[in-house]
Amino acid sequence: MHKFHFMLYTNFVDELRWRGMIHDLTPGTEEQLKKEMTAAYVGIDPTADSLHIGHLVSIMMLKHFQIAGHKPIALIGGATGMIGDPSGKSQERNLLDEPTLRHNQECLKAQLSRFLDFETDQPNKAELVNNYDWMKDFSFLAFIRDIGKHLTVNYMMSKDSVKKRLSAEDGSGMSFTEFTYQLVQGYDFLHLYQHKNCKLQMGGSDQWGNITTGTELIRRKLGSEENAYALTCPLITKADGGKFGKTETGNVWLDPEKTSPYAFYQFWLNCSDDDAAKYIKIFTLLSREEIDKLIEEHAQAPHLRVLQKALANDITVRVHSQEDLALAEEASQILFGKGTTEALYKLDESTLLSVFEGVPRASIGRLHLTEPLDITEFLTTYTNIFPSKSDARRMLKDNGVSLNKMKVTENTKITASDLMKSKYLLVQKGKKNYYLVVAE
RNA sequence: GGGGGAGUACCAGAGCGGUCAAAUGGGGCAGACUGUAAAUCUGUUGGCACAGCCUUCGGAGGUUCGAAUCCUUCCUCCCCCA
Repeated sequence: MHKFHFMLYTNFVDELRWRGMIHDLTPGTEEQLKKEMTAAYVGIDPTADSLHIGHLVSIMMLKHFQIAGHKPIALIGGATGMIGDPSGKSQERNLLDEPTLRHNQECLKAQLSRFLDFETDQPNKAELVNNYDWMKDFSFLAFIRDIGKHLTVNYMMSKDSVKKRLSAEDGSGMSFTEFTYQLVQGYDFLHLYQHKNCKLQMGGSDQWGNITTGTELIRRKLGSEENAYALTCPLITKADGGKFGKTETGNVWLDPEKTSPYAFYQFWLNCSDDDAAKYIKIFTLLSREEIDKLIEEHAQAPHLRVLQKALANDITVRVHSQEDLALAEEASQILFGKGTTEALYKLDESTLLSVFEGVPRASIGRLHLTEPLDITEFLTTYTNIFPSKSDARRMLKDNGVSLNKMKVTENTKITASDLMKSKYLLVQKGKKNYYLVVAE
């Protein structure tokens, strides 16, 4: 169902470079990739049964890697995920039981298949591995003897992630477990190097220290003529300094059950101009020429937001489907377009339902509408659209609530005649938050 | 082991007997302007039966007409000396 092309880029690294996806790489990486088909891996924490868009950069790196004719490996960190990476802030990790781990692994693989080709009979077929498989039976004694022996504590302490924790103001310190993390991850690299001839590890820039522990371990254990490489991409940021990939409601997931295709589409559509120009290079496969052209078009008529649309379309189709995109676009058109109350009333029921598929639902007993119902009560007690009445009143006063695309005030009463198709009510909280209330 | 300091709303951080639902900044949300950008300006940011009332200033007690502010005790953190 997907078509993959295996034309070798003249240079994988150059491709990533113009896309702004390279933060750092070890010397010799480019030469290695030019020399022969190479295998590379990135690690993914199996903490949930879905990827979120924070994972997307690494996945796109693997995607470009496979397109360039190399072999991508996605490593599920079943073992490392239990330890907790001290790079960046880390909370306690939960130990996943094996059934959950396997379940998550399967779900992740299904999502990864939309990007990577696991089925081809080409030699650069993508692979999925789980470090739990080789770590679970590795005894502590064997590990410290065979692996721990090759790196000095001095070396491990020189890593930024460790130094930062040791000198932390709050004095929280660092457990031995966390300290060991880099060694365990380093061993993954060694293992893949030996068993899969995997010579490169890629990841976010925060992984540099962990990755080079791996390359160092390979050299120390296997000999100085053995060479493994590291390549990292910059941390994805937003122009306003906020954290990428988060919305008010949390992570943006690839799983349509967790983040509807509509919400997913909206996330990308809402990127600022600066971000859209950056993201389109990272998250789509559009060529340099196509992107340059879009950027120029966008500059000509910024209000049309061709960049955001191209970005949102491309990713929504890849992650979901052409049909999901069409519905998301239609819903967006109705909710944000010129169309107003009339357009809304004209929709037939099935269109209305499918269009608002991804819009949060609330329901209310039909009986409550036989008498005119106070708007504040309606927004809180009956539908939970607002967490408190004060909050609802506040926003009503601020002119921030609409019903079926019409502004309402604090004194508005709701009656059965406000229902579209005698059944639905479209509530708008602020500019971008919609709720479809169904009378039952 | 000895000595000192601190714990305040989402975060940072004032307040140190009443005028404190608690300054200020950041963040969040909303409004205006726009392009469902950015920047800017404005409003708002504990709850409710909302010109009033209730619950909040690490926990538990106490003093007082009245406590975030004073006392006792417990917990947690930080700093200095050994």
